[in-house]
Amino acid sequence: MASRSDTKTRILDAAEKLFAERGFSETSLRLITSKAEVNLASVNYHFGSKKELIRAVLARYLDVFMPLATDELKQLKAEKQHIPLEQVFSVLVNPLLELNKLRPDGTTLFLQLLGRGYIESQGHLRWFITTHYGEHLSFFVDAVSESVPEIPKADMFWRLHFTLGTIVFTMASADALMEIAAADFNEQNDIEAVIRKVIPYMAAGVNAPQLTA
Amino acid sequence: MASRSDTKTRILDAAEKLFAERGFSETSLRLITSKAEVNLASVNYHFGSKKELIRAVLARYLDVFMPLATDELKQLKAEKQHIPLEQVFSVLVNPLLELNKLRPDGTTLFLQLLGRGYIESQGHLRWFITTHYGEHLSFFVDAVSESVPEIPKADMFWRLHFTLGTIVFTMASADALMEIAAADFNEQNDIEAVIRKVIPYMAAGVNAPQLTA
DNA sequence: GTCTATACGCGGATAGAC
DNA sequence: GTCTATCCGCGTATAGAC
Repeated sequence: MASRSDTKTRILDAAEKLFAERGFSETSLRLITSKAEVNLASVNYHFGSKKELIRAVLARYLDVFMPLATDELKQLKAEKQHIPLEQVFSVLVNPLLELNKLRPDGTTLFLQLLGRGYIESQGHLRWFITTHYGEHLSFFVDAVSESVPEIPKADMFWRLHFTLGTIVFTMASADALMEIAAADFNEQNDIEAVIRKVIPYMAAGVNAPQLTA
Repeated sequence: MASRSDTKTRILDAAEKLFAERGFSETSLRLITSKAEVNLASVNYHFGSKKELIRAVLARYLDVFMPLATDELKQLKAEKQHIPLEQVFSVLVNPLLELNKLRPDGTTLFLQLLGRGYIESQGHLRWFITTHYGEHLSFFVDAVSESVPEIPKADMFWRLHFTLGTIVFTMASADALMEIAAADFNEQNDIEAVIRKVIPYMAAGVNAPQLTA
């Protein structure tokens, strides 16, 4: 365990790169272990299954991101009584960009992995995130509710899930969308630019006028 | 080809039901063919591959839905010069509900299949839909642009893709969301209710105020 | 033309030796 | 902890029966 980093980390590093490039189902454990130069069976020894490996890859980011986001939000709450909705969403930008210090291109990697993971793995990732980071999520959801208190709880439930869909899908296809925008509109975007485009959309959606039908 | 419906239709019917229930990757051809009581190899004979079977399942709905939606939109355009954005989205409701006449629970099945398909199959379904139904899509996109002409084309590109994410993710998880809403808020929703909830969200998002950063 | 039996290669997972 | 050998289910391809 000296000259080369330990097996577990080697697997995580190789898996994260391949998952982000090719997606989860298109990335076999045989490919991961050959790139990481470890034995195939070591994945099952260290992680138990491919699904748990996926969760572990995401957890390395979530463990950094979630506390950062909560701290930033707490600080803002201490400063002002009422936070405009769009600003609640904007709180997430700095913690996301901090992930670039964790690993090169960390922000993009994390958001792609999160988007693809949420989308490809019907259920198990949703469960993992809500059980392991539930307090952070509740804190954020509460802040959103407080910023637009006139929206009923049930409506807020739906609109926050619409928002989840927006962000997850956008991040999963961010690469393709940036390519199209470059080709068709001569726009050069990075992941931060995309985040800043989607925030006003989500804020307007959550705060949409009520139906009276 | 007399006493029981033909093999091709038996496969499509069984596949559509299983795909909607369990998703595409979780549904094996062996399961489909055993439920349909046909031979495994007949899928390859009639459809060529699993991907093409998925496309064929969706095509049965799209071939009905797309012309209906275009007709409805053309009729509305003939009636009034300027159509409010939310009304452009609402045009899709009746064509969607018409699918219930095609098959029992057709609307729900179609939207679940579309959502899951767009999400699970990175690319091939997107390509299939844009090449086979491109004119219908362009007609709809143009109507959206005309209803909010002040939004630049590039911004509209991003916002329509955000909208795609919203609708696709919502429909793919509609069952789970309706269950949660029933348990937590004592709300009884069907798929039409969900559609009518998401339309104001999307309309507000597309029409969100511009950033001036 | 339509259907069937069968086989190939690849996927994730695991038992057991070291 | 690590490695080999092996298992079973998957999508796919094909030879040949009807």
